[in-house]
Amino acid sequence: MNKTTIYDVALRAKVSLATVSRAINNPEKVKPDTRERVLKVIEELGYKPNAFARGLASRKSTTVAVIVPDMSRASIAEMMDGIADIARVYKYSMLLYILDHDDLSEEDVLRDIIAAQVDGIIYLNDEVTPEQYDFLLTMKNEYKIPVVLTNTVYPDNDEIPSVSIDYEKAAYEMTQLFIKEGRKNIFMISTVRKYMVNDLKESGYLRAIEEAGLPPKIMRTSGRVSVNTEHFNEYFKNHKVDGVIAVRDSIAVSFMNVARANHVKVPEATSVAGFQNTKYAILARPQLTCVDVPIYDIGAVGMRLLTKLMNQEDVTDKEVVLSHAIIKRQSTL
Amino acid sequence: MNKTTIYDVALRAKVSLATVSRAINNPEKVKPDTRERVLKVIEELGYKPNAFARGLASRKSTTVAVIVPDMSRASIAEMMDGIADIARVYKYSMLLYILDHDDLSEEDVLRDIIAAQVDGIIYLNDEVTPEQYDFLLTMKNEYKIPVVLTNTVYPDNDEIPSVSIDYEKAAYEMTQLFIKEGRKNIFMISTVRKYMVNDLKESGYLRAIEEAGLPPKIMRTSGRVSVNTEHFNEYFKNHKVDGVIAVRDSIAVSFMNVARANHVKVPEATSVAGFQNTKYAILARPQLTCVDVPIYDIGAVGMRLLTKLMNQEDVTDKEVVLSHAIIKRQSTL
DNA sequence: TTTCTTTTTGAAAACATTTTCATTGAGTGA
DNA sequence: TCACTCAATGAAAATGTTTTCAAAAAGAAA
Repeated sequence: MNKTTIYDVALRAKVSLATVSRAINNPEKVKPDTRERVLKVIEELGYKPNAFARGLASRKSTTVAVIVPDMSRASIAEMMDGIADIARVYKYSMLLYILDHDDLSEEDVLRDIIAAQVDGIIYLNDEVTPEQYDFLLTMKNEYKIPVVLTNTVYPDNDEIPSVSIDYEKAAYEMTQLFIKEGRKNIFMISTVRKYMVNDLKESGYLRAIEEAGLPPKIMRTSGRVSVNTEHFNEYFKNHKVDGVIAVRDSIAVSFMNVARANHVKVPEATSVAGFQNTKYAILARPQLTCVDVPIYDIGAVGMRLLTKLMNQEDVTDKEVVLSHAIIKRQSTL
Repeated sequence: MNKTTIYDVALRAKVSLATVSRAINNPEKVKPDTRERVLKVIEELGYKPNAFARGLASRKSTTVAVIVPDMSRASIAEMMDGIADIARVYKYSMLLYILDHDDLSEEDVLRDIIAAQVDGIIYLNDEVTPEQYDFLLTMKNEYKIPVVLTNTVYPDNDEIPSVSIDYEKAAYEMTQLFIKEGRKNIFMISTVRKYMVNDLKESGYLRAIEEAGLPPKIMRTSGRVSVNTEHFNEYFKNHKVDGVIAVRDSIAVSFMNVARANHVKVPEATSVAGFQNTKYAILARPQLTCVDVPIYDIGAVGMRLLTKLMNQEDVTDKEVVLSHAIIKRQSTL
């Protein structure tokens, strides 16, 4: 199809290219009735400016890069929904970059993103390595591309705005709940790999545990379900447990399965809780008590924040903290 | 940052723009040692062609549109991983379009995609409405943009290539498994909303049921977990059941939960199976028998197919069918 | 009316590439 | 050596916008 160009519109509306362009981008700079005429022709012809020409000339892309280190996490999809909904409102397109775990060729991705001339970057993850943070800082400072972090905060550095919940506090509250139940051997099951958010959960747990004068017990496991089962069986043979707070719902469910297999009753003998409030929590029996993370909102608010930054609006709040909730279900007393 | 342009490279390598361009895009058209020299300078300067200028001049974008009607489905993420991995290999970027359920303003998306000048379109879904198929046909025929469908086939029309598994056969086989177990009241739990793939699963189920001379029993439910439980309780109070094949793992797990609450033993009294082989299936107790759908591969193969189409290579197989497997676990005898 | 602003418009430059077409240079066969 | 072919290169056109700058038109003040 020979797509219509700005020339066609100009010709038909009997104005110059410049006027057509203005009618689209700076409507206030063109007399109302010419504008109307131009807009009508645009409508008639179904004209849509070529994104490349526009991007080249204006050095703006109305595109944001969404960087995802790993699609497989359940939370990512929902965050993406939040991002997409807001992006649509502000007419941004989303260019998706899925980082490669094996060889995360950051350098390459960086170049790609520069070449694509995105107007902003949104980084979806529950962890940021120092290298990745550096990478984002380069983007922000050297290339002047606004960046927003979602579902993480980078400790001791708020140069890059972030949207998240207070994971430390959430873990603290959950641990307190266990303590109030009278639990004495409360474990936190975290991941072997050090995720930033999991660090926060751990310190919230530790704070509550210390305040109560209980022994801290952190166990680290893989995220993989198949591996977990074995590991839990082995580990809890030699440990007294009456409470387990897992950093992810699926890990909590894995643990509950092992508990049942060993005839340990949940919640009578052991309380169990998770993080995120995913479908896993609802489908499990007993249903899982967990921290509800407003993951869609994190995406949406993050994207909204990014639009502000891209428009050079003042952003007072560099570290947005959304509120969480503790959802009590049958896996705790 | 003043990003380096092709001029900088040309200057430094003491050649013309044209040669630099050729060194990048048509290496065979430039003498080996000049090419090497140019490439070295490119490396030194960290030059990366501006995507807009390139797109404008070449009328190619090396970008594919990934159209997703709904991110929330677990399968989407994994398919996307498959797509991304192949896209990376062939150096394509992915522009993500998440369709809006409420007002799916197809017309708008269409224009956006045209304006973005993507080289190809990959449509991720387990259903395609006739309107959506029309839309894709317009893209293909009117705008000459190659399109690939993944995880669905459109019945009676293979104009648009697709990659999927044989859902009809999978359902047929699963139903046969139940019949061999001696089950007499085998239900298929499908969705209220008509999905193309679920239609296929239903007809596979019906074929097996009819062959065995058993009564067909299809129940339709919402996809939502919270609604399901209530619904199942109500429905199965009045129906004899000794087998349930659900169109999704999560629905199967929901059913198992209801069964347990009613002291119906799985698998002794009722066999249960699902589709997809997600984490839900593994985390459930008893673990769920299900059809394993190679969802990552579907994405990867789909993307590979798209690259072929974009390169105008001959594609003999317009309808790629990947093989599935039936994973037997503890929810069946 | 005349002059001075201000608004509205158009011509042309700029954006950074690819691609076409012409030119140069080197090799080949007579 | 001369004509001829073919590979390698460069100059310039083309891609479709936005933006700058200058000119024209319209309004306002005198």
